[in-house]
Amino acid sequence: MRPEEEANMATSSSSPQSNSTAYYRHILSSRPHPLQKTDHLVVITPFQRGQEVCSQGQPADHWYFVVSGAARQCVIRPDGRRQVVDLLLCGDFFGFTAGEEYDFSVEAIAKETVLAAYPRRRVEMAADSDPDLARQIRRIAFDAIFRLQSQLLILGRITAPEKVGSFILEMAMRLSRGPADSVMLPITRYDIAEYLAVSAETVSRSLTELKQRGLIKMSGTRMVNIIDRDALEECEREPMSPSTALNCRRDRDVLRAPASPPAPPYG
Amino acid sequence: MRPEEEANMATSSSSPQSNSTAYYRHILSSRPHPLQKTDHLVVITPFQRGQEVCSQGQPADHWYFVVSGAARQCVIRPDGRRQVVDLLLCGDFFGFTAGEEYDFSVEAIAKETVLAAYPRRRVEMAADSDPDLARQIRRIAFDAIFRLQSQLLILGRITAPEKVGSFILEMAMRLSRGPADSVMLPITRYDIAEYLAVSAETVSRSLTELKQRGLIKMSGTRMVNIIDRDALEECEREPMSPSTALNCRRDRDVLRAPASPPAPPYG
DNA sequence: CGCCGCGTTGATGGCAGTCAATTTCAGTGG
DNA sequence: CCACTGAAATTGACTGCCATCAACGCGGCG
Repeated sequence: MRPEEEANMATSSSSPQSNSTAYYRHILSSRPHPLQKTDHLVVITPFQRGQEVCSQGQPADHWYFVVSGAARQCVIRPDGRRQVVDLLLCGDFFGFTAGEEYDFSVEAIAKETVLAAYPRRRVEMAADSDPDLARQIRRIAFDAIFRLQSQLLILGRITAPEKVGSFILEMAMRLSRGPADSVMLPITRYDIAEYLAVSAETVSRSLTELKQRGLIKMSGTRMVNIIDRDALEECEREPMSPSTALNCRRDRDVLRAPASPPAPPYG
Repeated sequence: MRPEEEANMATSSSSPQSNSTAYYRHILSSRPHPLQKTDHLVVITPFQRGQEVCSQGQPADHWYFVVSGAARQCVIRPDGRRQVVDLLLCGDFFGFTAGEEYDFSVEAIAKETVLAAYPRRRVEMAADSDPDLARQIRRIAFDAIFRLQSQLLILGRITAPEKVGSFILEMAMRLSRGPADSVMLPITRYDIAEYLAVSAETVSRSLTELKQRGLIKMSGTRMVNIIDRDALEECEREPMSPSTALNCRRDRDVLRAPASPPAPPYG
C-alpha cells in the first residue's frame, strides 16, 4: 500500500477514534524520512484546522514533522493581517530555532493535519553519538532554507498572476515530490492570499486570468490542471529590449566582470 | 602549493597588499564564531563589489562566512530584474544546500568584502567526530532560517515606507548585534530596492517620507539615525476598528479555538 | 572638464487593495 | 429529498500606491 492511500484511509476514518496514535505511528514508520531513527521518541498528534501547534515565545522543545495535512508558520500584525513565513506540507519539518523559544507561531490549516513531535534535546543527544543522524538533521534544516528562499522568490515577483502561477507550480512540485501536471490545492483562497501577501480577491482574479489565458484548467475550486507549464514559469512581464537592457543598471555589475577573476576556492 | 597561498596570490593581484590573507586570518581568529574549530581548513578571499562568489549550479563544495563587507544571494530573472533571497552581512554564514549544487548565485556588494570559505566535506567529516561542532553547524543553519523568515516578514509588508522602516531596524539590529539607534547602511539604494523588491525611486521616496515624519534622521546618504523606534516598528496602517476586526475572516480561525484542545506533545 | 555611478524629485499610468454584492458549495437538520 | 445556513469563492466599481520614464544635482576619477 502506498503512503498516499494510507493517508487517505486516515482521512476517511477520521473523527473520534480510540487508537489513532498507534495508527498514525504506523503511517509514520512506513514512510521514509530523515529522522526515522528517532521515531521511538515521537509524539503524534492530530490537529484541526485553525488549531495552534506552538506559539511564539514558548520554549522550543520540539521539532515537528508533517505526517499529513498542512500548517503555516506565521505572525499576526497589529492591524490584524496575518503573515506567513513558512508553509508546511506533508513531509516538511519545522520548529527549528537558534534560541530557546519559538520565533513564530504555527497553526494547522488543513482539515486533518497530523504532526509528529520530536523532543529536541533527546534527538540532539542522539545526534551527538550518531553522525549520520546529525547529517540528516542538517539536511532537513537545509531543506527548510531552500523552502524559504523559494517563498522569497515568489513574494518578490511583481504582478499577482505571476505570484499565483509560481505558487501553483510550487505546490505541484512539493505535493507530488516532483513536477506534476495536476495538483489539489490543500488550502483555501484566503490562505493562499496570506501566503502570497496579496488579497484573497486578487488570488481569485489571478486564477481567473490564468484560466482565460489557457495556462491552467480547474476542476472545482481546489483541483488545478497545469496546461502550459512553460508559459506559467515565464509568466513574467515582457523581457526588456536589448537597448534598454544595456542601460539597465541591474546588469552592469554582472556585465563588467573583474579583469582578474578571483581564484575559486576549490582548495 | 597550498590553497591558501593560491588565494593569497589572487588577493595580491586584485588589491596591492602582499600578505593580506594572513591579516584576514588574524581577523577571523580574533573574532568568535561557531566554526572556529575548523579555521585551519579555511580559505580567505577578498572580493570587490559585483564580483561573483559562487554561482547557481556549481558544485556546493564550500560553506562561507562573511568576515567583512556584505554579499547577496540572488537570481536574475529573464526580464533582467534581480531578486535577492538572502542578504549576507558581517558574521553571517551561507552556502548551505540540501543537494550537491548551489541553488543560487552569490555576489559581493560592499567594496571590501572578505569571505572565509570552509570546505564542506572536510568540515562535515570533522563534525562526524565532534558533536559540539555538529551542534554549531546546526545553530548557524537555524540562524539562516531565522534570517530568511525575517526577510519574508519585511517583504510581506504592504506599503513601501513600512518595508524601508523595517529594513532600517533590521540593519540596526544585525550590524550592531543588538538594537542600536544609528546604523551605517552598507549598500546602495539600488541594492536596498532589490532586497525589498521595490524600485530604487520608491526607496528614496520612502526615506524622504520617514525623514519628514520625524522617524529618522540622515547624515549623508548612508548614515541613518533612528529617532522614533516605536513609530518605525509600528509603521503600519491603522489598526482596524473593533467591529471590523470581529467580521474579519482572518481572526476567526484563532478565535473559535477547538473545544477539545490537543494533547500537548510534551510527552 | 566630462563621464559615470549614485541619489533625489516630478509626472503619469496601471495594477492591486478595499468595499460591496452575488454565486457556489458543503454541511446540517427537517 | 430539499430547505436552510454560513463559509468559500467570484465578480464589479473605485481609489490609492507604486513602477516607470524622465530630468536633475552631486561627487569621484581619469
